Amino acid sequence: MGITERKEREKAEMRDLILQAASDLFVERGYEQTSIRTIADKIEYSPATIYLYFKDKQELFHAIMDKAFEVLLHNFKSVEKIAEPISRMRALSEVYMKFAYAHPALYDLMFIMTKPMDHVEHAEDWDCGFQAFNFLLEIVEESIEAKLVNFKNAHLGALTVWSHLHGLIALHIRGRLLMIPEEMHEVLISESVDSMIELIQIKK
Amino acid sequence: MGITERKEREKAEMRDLILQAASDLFVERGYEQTSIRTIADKIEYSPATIYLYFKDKQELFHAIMDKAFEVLLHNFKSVEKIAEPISRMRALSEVYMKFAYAHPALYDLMFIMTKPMDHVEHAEDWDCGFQAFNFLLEIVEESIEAKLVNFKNAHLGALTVWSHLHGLIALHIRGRLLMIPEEMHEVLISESVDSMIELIQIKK
Amino acid sequence: MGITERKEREKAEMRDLILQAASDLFVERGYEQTSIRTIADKIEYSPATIYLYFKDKQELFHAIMDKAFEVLLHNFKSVEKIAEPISRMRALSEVYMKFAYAHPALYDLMFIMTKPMDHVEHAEDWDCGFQAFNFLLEIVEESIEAKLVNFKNAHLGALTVWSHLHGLIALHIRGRLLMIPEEMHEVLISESVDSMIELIQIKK
Amino acid sequence: MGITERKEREKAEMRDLILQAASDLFVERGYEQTSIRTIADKIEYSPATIYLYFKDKQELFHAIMDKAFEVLLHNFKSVEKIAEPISRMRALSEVYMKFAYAHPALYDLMFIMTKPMDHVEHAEDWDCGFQAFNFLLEIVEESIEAKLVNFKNAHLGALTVWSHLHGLIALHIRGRLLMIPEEMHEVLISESVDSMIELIQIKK
DNA sequence: CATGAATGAGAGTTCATTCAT
DNA sequence: GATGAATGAACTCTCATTCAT
Repeated sequence: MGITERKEREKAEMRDLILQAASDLFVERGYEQTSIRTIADKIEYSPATIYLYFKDKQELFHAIMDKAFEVLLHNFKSVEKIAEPISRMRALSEVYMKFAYAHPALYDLMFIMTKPMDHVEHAEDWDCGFQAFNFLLEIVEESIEAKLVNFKNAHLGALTVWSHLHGLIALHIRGRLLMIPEEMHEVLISESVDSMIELIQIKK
Repeated sequence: MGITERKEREKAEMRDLILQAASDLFVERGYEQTSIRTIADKIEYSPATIYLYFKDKQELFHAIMDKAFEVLLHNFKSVEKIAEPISRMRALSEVYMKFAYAHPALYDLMFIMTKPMDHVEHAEDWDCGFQAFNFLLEIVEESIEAKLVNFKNAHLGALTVWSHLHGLIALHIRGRLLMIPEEMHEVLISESVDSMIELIQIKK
Repeated sequence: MGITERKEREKAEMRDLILQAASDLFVERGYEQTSIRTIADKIEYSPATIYLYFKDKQELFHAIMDKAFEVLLHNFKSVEKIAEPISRMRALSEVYMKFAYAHPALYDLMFIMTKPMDHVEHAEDWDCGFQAFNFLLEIVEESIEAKLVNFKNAHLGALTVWSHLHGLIALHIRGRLLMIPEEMHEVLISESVDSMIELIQIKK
Repeated sequence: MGITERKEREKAEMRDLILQAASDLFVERGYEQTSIRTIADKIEYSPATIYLYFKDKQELFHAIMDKAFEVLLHNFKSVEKIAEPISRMRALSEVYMKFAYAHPALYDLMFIMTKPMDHVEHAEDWDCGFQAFNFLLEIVEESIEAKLVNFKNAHLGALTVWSHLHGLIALHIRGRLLMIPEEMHEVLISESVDSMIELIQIKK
C-alpha cells in the first residue's frame, strides 16, 4: 500500500469532484445548458481534463445517474427491515418521494430525461433501475401471497404503484400542475400517495 | 369587413402553415432535430419569416402544444355524453391513453418537455391544460357526490387518477420500463388502467 | 435583369472572395494549417458565413481545385491550334510545367494532396482531371497514328509522359531533390522534359 | 564496455520498440490516425516516455523514414552484382516499384509526405536519400560511358528515370489515375517502366 | 527512467436570431 | 410582408506536449 493507494484515492476524488460539479450545474441549469466547459470552469480545470475521467458527456451524466441510484438504493435499504408488506410499501413510497423532493434534478435525470438513456441500449446497462424496481416487486409479491392486495400479478401491481408515484413527481417536476394552486401541491401529492396505499388493499 | 379581415385571415393561415410544418417535423424527428431552418425549408420560406409570426422557438413550440391540446380536448368531448361517471372516467382514460399512443411526440411536448413550459409564466397561459384537467375533475366530483368513489376531495381524486395515467405513459415514452419485458408493456399498461378504475370504486 | 442579377453576381463574388482567401492561406501554410477560422479572419467575416457558401472544408478545397483545373484547362487550350502532334506535346508539357511552377500549392492540391480527393468517390466527380488527361491522350493518339512515337497504345504513352512530368514536379514541390544542388533543379527539370520528348520519338 | 554500453543498448532497443510500433500503426492507419497516444498505448508505455527518445512527432516520423530507407537500400544491394548497366537499371527499377507496391505507406512517407521533411533543414540530414539516388546515378554514369544511353549527363539521366518511376507511383498512391480504368493500372504502370528502359537506350 | 495528470490551443460545425433592404 | 446575408456564441472533442514527481 502507499503510493498506489493514494493515487487511486486521488483519482477517485477527482472523479467525484467533476461528478459533483456537473451534478450541481446540471441541477441549476439543466442538461442542455451544462456544457463540458461550464463544468471545467466550475472546478477550475481545463475541459480536456474532464475527458481523462469520462469518455464523453453522456458517460459523465450516466455516471451521475448511477451515483444517484446508489443513493436511492441505499435509502431503500432502510426499509428492508419492516416485515409487514403494506407498511413496507408505505415506507418505500415515502423514501421514494422524499428522494424526489430532495433531489429533483437527479430524479429528472434518472427517470425523465432522454439523454442519459440513449446510452443504455441493452437493458443490462441499467441494472440499477432493475434493482430499484425489484424492491417494489418483492413487496407486491409478498402482499399478493398474503392476500393483502388483489393484483392479478406482481408486475401489474408494481407497475401500478410505481407509475402513480412517478406520475405525481413527473408532473410536479416538469411544472404541469399549474391547474392546482401551488400551495396545495405538497399536501395533495402526499395524500395521493396515502390514498393509493389504501385503495390497493383488499377491504375486509 | 374587407381588407383588414382578409389580412388577418392570411396571417392566421400563414401561422397555421408554419405550425403544421413544425409539428410534422417535430413529430418525425424530435425537438432537437427540428431547427428553425428545417421548418423554413419545409414551407419554402426563409427562417426570418418565421420570426414574423412567432417571437422565438419556444413560442412556436408552445403553439404546437396548444394545437395538440385542442385535439385532445376535442377527443375528450366524445366522452361527455356518457352519463354514468365511472363509465365516463373509464372512457376518458381510454381516450387519453389512445392519444398518448397515437402521438407520443405531442404527448411529450404537452406533458413532459421542459422547453414549451418555460414560456408559461402565469398559470393563465396554460388554460388548455386547465380545460383538460377540468374534464377529469368534474367526473370525479360527480363520482364523489354519487358515492361511487371515496376520495377526500375532487382534486385529490383527479390528481391520483391523472398522475397514474401520466406515470404509465411517461415511463413508457422515456424508455424507463426496461425492467419489464417489452412484449408485456402494452398489456400491462392497459391492465393497470383498468385496475385503477376498479380500485378507486367503493366496494359494496 | 437587375436585382436578381446583381444578387447573383454578389453571391459569386463572395464565393470567389472566400475561395481566393482560402487559396492564399493554403498556399502559404498548407491544408492542415488552413482552418475555417483563419479563412474567416482573413476576409473579416465570421466562420459561419463560410458555411453559407460551402458545405464543409472539403467542399471548399474541392472548389479551389476545380478553379485551378479551369485555369490549367484554359492554358491547355492555347496549345490546341498547333497542328503537328510532337510540337503540340512539347507545348503542352511546357504549359503544364509553367502552371506547376507558377502555382505550386494549387498543383499540390490537384495532383498530390490526399484530402480533396477523399471527396471524389466516383470517377465522375473528377471530370476536370479527365479533360486534362484527354488533351494529352489525343496528342499521343495522333502521334501513334502518324508513326511519330512507338507506344503500344495511347494510354501507355500518355501515362508515361504524364507520370514523368508529374514525377519531376512532385519531387520538386515536396522537397525530395535534395541530392541535386538546388541551383541545378530548374535547368535539369527543363532538360529532362526536353529529353523525354526526344526519347519517345521514333528515330528515322 | 559495461554499464554505459548496456545502457546505450537498452536505449537503442527502446527507440526501436517505439519506432516499430509507430511504423506499424502508421502503415495500418495513416499519419493522421497515428497519434503519440496510440503509439504509447501499443507499446504499453506512457506518451511522455516517447518524448524521452524523440524530440517530437516529426522526429519520430523522420526516423521511421530512415528505417524504411534502410530497407530500400538493402533491397537495392541485391542488384549491385549485375554487371551490365542496362540490366542493372531494369532490375533497380523493378526493386523500386516492388518496394512501393509492398509498402505504399512507407513510400508515401519517404517520397511524398511533407511532414517528415520539414525536419530536414540541411541536405545532410537526408543522406539516406542521397545513397539511394547514387545507386541510380552510378548506373546512368556507366551507361553513358558505355554509350548505351544518350543523356547529356548522369544527373539528367538519373532524374529522368527516377521522376518517371516516382510519377507513376505517386499518381497511383494518391489516387490520381481515375481517368484510367482501375483494372488497367498495374499492367500499364509495369509496361510504362519497361517502355522507359527501352526508350532511353541508343538505337543501333 | 518513467509517468500520471494536466492543459492550451484549436479543430469543424451548428443554430437561433437579427436587420438592412 | 418577406428575405438574404450574416453572425455571435456556443458546442463537443482531440492532440501534441510539458512537468512535477
